[in-house]
Amino acid sequence: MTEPSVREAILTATYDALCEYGYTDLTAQAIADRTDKSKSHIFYHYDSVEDLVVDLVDFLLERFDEHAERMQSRPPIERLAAFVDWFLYGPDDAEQVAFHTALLELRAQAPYNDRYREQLRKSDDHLRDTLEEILRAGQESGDFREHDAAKMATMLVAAFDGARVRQLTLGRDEYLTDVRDAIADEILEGLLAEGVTFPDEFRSTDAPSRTDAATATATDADTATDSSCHD
Amino acid sequence: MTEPSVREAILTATYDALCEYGYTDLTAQAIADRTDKSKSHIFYHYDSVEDLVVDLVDFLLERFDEHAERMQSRPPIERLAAFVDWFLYGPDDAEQVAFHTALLELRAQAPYNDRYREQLRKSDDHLRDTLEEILRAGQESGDFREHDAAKMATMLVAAFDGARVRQLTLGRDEYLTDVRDAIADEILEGLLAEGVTFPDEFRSTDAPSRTDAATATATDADTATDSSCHD
DNA sequence: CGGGCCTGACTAACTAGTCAGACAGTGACC
DNA sequence: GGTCACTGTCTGACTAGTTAGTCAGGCCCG
Repeated sequence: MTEPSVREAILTATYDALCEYGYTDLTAQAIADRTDKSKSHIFYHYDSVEDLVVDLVDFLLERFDEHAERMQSRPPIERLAAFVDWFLYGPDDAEQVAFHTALLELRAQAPYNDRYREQLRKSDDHLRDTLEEILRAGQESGDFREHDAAKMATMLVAAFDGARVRQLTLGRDEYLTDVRDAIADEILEGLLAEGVTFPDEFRSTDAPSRTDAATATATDADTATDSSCHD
Repeated sequence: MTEPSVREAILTATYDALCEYGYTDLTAQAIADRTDKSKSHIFYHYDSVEDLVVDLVDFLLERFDEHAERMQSRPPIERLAAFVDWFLYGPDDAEQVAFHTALLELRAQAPYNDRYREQLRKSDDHLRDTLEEILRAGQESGDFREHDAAKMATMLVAAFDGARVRQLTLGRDEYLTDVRDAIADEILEGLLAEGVTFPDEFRSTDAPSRTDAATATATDADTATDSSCHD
């Protein structure tokens, strides 16, 4: 893997094929077809499709890092809102949906595959730590009341993740807004210090068509996420 | 499918094979091997493996129904505790873990498979509705303070589901107890009416080895769940 | 003897990974 | 400048392994 552009070409093709066919139906041929090279070319650079997928996760993680750093200077409330928006992206974002659908298949293989599990842990720790850090920053700035940031982060990530998994597997888009609202009412409301409020556009009921609010709040949040492969 | 015992034999074998190999590596041969009949026998009774899996979900759902009805007479607090225990079963229960690992693979296919999705919706609605009903019962009995039971049920199920998915895919058993505790502290605590408390053994920190508390509280909860196939 | 239940042997499709060799660039030597 | 050898990149054709589903026929029971 001398040329980084070769790696990028293959990984981009892998990402695209993954979005189109899903993980289960991902074939070396399908990846090659989205490249101007042959199937053998892939096996020249990677020993196996598994290797390729493992490297893809790293590749996507690098992008997420870049993004996370860019957000770090914003105020905690805004960061929290952006985090929620990013995590509970709307069902309109077809690419995100397709990618996370495939990602769920990959996650479902993790119990059987040490290397996948390791990669997902890396990516997951990152996410959870980012949220915890936002919560801590909010406590320091006085925007959030005192609470156990570690516990809260764990529970919120679980709830977000659960909502996403349920939306994908059950095909019920309501889950996203329902969970978002329930979390806003039952948890985040109690999290804010006296006199502090979320930006108006946060709650989904205030912005019935998720599209508007999402593009407003999450545009630059989305561009550098773990799932955007195209610049 | 005249004989119900034939159906049961095949479905039990399917369940066992699913636990052992996972959904992805589930083969008609593996199912047949756990039967005293041949592979062809399966295709005599079912048109495809997909049909078989769809029927398995129905089969497991029937069992869950029986169980849910048996619990209905208990007090709401106890039912809620049992529900949480059942949902966040400990990592010691190897069969549960194996089954839910395979189930996750199945869920991951649901976005691509209408029939699986439909089955999972049935099973999921059941679960969410059961929880909502517990919450409503608790409000009526005065054990829980007033709240939006529908929203709360949606969010709790998402959080539970998220915790379970994360435990399975990341192999981090801490997630279960962490989320359980976080939910106990941050949500359920605020849910209880004045002077009402959970049974002592509820919190995982009070019962460090989950096994004891789990077998105590959840024994009969577990026997008839969607995942126990052996009587 | 007829029909439902069941089987072994088979096929058809699919795909990860291999391999022998083509090809292009590069440097070195005449 | 020409040519030869070498090396790294890339390819088409192939293999080997897997498995869902089929089918002709065997067996047993009424």
